[in-house]
Parts: sequence; structure tokens; C-alpha cells
Amino acid sequence: MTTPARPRRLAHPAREEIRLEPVLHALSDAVRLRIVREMAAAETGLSCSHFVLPVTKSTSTHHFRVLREAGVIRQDYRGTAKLNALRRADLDALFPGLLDTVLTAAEAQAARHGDPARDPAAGLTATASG
Amino acid sequence: MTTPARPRRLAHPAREEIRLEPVLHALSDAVRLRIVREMAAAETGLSCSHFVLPVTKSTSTHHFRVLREAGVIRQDYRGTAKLNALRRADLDALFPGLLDTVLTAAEAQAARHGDPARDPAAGLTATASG
DNA sequence: ATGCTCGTACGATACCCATCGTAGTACGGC
DNA sequence: GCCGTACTACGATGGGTATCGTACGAGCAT
Repeated sequence: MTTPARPRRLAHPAREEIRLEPVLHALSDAVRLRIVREMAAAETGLSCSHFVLPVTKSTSTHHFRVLREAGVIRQDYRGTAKLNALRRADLDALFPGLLDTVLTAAEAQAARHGDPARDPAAGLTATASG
Repeated sequence: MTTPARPRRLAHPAREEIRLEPVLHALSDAVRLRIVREMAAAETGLSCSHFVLPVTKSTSTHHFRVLREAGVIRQDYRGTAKLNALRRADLDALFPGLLDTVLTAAEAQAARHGDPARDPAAGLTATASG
């Protein structure tokens, strides 16, 4: 009983508590934008380990937490894994069109500059290799 | 001739050099978002001193520089003053709809939470008082 | 229970950034 | 030339943050 049985439930801001500035800040990081882009493409809950990011696991946890605390994603435990999903309904209700324009802008920029993360299906996901 | 006659011209990123992440980062600060909102409402060049911000002049200079270096605004000297204007055409060309959705989201949030900067025409501008 | 995998927590570090005060430069008016 | 206004540059500072390594907790399979 070193830990008093944590609720194993993560804290999320309610819809009304989501603020624009933290959302924009969360999206202003390249790694997090990459995560969000792939999550939008998947449209289903993805485990953290699904993403192959150029950072360690510790840093990944940090980025996911920033996204969650800003209200961009929702994280739920599913057994040993953790499912991540975009909070599309909440974001669209609060800031109509914002998520879509940012995603479109990100893909347009990736196409222009030939980012490695241009195609979310290649090189970014683990593609069930493990 | 302590200084070798500076060009008195400020460095701006070219349209193709504008990146999404710095733009989002520039917009993720409350003070800068406030500046951008008023600039969008004015649609004409505004001097720095036009804005009444809750920070000192030094900090204002910093914020304007962040906006300029991100490619969000254009700054040109006009005599002793400096005119600031949104780079609407460039932003719309690169990231269609992004600026508008962010501005709309900012105003929606201001209306919801009753921000003091809700009405850009009241309390935010100097209204030619000086 | 043992071990494996997934993810977290904590500490450390280095960097960025928002803020300020002070001093200084550029331009325009007297 | 001199002064005032507008803005900048520089230095300092405190807080945030992106990063890592290591150690640990939770769940699943055997």
C-alpha cells in the first residue's frame, strides 16, 4: 500500500473550462502537432505506444499530458494501455472550425516542406511491428 | 556615428518562410492575442503606442517582435512611429481560414468569460487621449 | 508468483520566454 | 542645436518547458 489505490482516472478539463490559449500552445509544438495529426487521421482511440516519436517515453508522457490538460485529447485507461482520442466534439463546439483549419494548415505545410511526418501512415506509426 | 546608420528596416520572414508552429505559439499568448484581435478589428496600420497593454513598453516591444518574427504582423517605420498590420494575405494564402477561426474563437471565448478585452474599442485603445 | 509490457513519477538539466528597469537611438518640432 | 516622443537594446530575473534517465506501479499472461 505504498500508494492508496489511485483512482486510475485522469483529470480532464470540462468543456467549459477549455481555454483557447492553452489549446494553441499545445498545438504549437511540433511533436504534439504530429500526435494530433495522426490522431485525427485515425479517428479512433490510439494507445501511446502506437506513436513512434523522436523522443523518449518520459517526454511522450509529458506531451500527452499537455494535450490532455489543455483539453485537446481525452485519455482513458484500457487495461495496461491508454487510449488517446481527440476531443473533437468539445473543440468544435467551443471553437468552430479551429481544429480542422489547424489540421489542414499542418498538412499543407507538411506537403510544402516535405516533412518526414507528411504521410501519417508511413514511418510515424508502429504498424504493428512489435 | 556610434551606429553605422541602421537600415531602419525590420526583418520579416517571407511568405514561404512562415511556419505554422511559431504562428500558433505567437497566438497562444493572451497579450499577443489581444494585440492581434484589435489589429484585425482596425484593418489599418496601428502604431505600437495605440495599444494600451497591461505590460511595460519593453515587454510590448518583445511581443510585437514575436508576432513579427512569426510572420503574423508586418511592422514598418513611419517617421518616429511604427505601423503594425496583420499579414492577412500571407496567412490566408498559407493557412486558409486559420486566422479567422482563431479570431472568432477568441471573441467567442471573450464573450463567454467576459474578458475585459471583450470589446476592443473600449479600454484597450488609447482613443487619442495622449 | 514471475516476468513482461505499458505508462507514470521524480529528479535533474538546460533552454526558452515573459517580464521588468535602464540606457540609448531615430525622427520630428522648436 | 536642443528637447520630446517613439521605440529598441541590453542585462537581469523568475518561471515555464522540453528533454532525459532511472525507478516504480498497473495490468496481463504464463
